[in-house]
Amino acid sequence: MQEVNELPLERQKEIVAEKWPEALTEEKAEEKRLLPPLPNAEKYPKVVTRFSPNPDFVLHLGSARAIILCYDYAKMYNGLFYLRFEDTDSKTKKPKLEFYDAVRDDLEWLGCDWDAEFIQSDRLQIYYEHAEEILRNGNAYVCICKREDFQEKVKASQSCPCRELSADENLLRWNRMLDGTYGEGEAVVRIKTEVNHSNPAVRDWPALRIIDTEKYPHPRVGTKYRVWPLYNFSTGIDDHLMGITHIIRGKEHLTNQARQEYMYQYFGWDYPETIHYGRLKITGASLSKSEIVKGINSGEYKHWDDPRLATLAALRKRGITSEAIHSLMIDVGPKPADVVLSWKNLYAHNRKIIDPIANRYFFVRDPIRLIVNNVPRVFTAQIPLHPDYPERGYRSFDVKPDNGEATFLVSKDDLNIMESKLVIRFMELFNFQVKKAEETLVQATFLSESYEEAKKLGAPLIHWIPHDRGVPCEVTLPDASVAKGVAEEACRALNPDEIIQFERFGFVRVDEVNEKLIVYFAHR
RNA sequence: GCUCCGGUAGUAUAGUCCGGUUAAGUAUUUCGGCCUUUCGAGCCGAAGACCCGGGUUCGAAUCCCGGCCGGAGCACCA
Repeated sequence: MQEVNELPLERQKEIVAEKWPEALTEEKAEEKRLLPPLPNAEKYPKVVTRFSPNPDFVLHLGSARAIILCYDYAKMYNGLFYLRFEDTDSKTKKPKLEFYDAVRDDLEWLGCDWDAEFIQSDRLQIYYEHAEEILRNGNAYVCICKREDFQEKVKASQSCPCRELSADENLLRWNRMLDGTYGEGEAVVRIKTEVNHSNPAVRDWPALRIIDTEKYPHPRVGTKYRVWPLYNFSTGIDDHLMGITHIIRGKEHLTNQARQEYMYQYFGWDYPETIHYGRLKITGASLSKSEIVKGINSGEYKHWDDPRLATLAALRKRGITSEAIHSLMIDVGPKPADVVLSWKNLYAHNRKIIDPIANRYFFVRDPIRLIVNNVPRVFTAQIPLHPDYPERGYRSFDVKPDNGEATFLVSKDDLNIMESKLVIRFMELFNFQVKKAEETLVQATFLSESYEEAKKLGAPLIHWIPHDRGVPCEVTLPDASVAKGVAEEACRALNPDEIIQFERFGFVRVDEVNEKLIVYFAHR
């Protein structure tokens, strides 16, 4: 070994090439990106993951990361994926009935079907039983200290008087929590840890507290319970009871693992495997629930599907497919480093998916009239719905000149082309020569029909529609502004949710088809 | 302030655990070219990165130490 290592690298390579040539043959299996293997997956008979949202708002791109990671890993190992609503705070993060279904809808849209569903507000008895057990065993206590007093003690690595209470006294206090002797904020169950744990945030963490449910009724169970578990208690118990083998969540939960491990030790349980992925951001859009809600309340955003937001509802409305989100998330993976996504990345994934399916149509934004004279005859243009799939059929346009004069609508965006280029071709129609280009009207003369000639002349190709046909169309852009114009007649046959491409404009999702066509812009 | 976690091209990611077949691979972006009756798609090509400084080693993106930068937690929220 020593001997070999002292040889120059070149010589080492030569020797390997002589003796074991197969070691040098490159294998190039160019496959799709896969998730890295799950830690210790083989340790468990069946991998079980869970997505556990608080139903207090709709899901967004950040939630999609948790969902897709959990779902895909479960599928990858032939395991189970659960949905668990964590609705244990009817006061500061109050769940709303409408969001339970909204979350389910989002999950279905993402194509992540869950094998079982749990709702924590149905499981209070379970938490109570475990609370009693842990109190009985002396591993927790009911603390009635003032919050500030407790925090001071903890900061100084000191224990509070309640910590020294006997199990019986704690059980007595526990019953007073349940029966209403203690009011909201007057008592809390704490799990014992080292009072001098290196991370002060871990020390004697709170497990259950009282909520005045007369004042803050729970949307599902109303005033039935007044003692409610905190995150680490309910989640910790559920993860074990439900047999979750792999917890995949954001790294903001890292210290929660340290906290929960105390409880697991007291109950004699093994803590599941964990993956804590980093923060996910996307440029220019907040993924913070509270900020989004604030924006909606202030009227900055009309609704949680405002195109400026990265909620799943907003992305869906814009024609971003769940497949695109899926492959983006696989691309990003589960690593702990923070990521700042760019919209262009999302668009690239989406474009790959929708380009083959989106049929093509003409949309003239900010239309201006263009009159061509000397048009020799009637023209009928047949333009394929998709250039790569002519078998899908055609849209046809009839151009009937009146006294040699035909009138079209073209986009104001193309005015600069008119001004600088004399010869222009209408796609799939004919070539003409611009005579006069003004803000409201362009005058032109028919030149020729052949595409070859347009090519030879280097004439730009622009899209068009006959002035007396078409459907008024509004395109909501990603910045929530609205582009107005006219879409070609064939668009009347479109259906909501179809994703199409307006040629030379971009991909859009059809939202409404009435007297007006309402669409949302996805990306170019 | 205390406690953690992280830093590979514009963006995302592979390689990092077990240092050497990789003078860092892939996707996207940008730019060129080809093709094309869309400024789309496709094809070809180019540009572009191991945070910094020490150390260990024949050899470090990979191991160790320090620094810098970024992020998270420090709620009777989840």
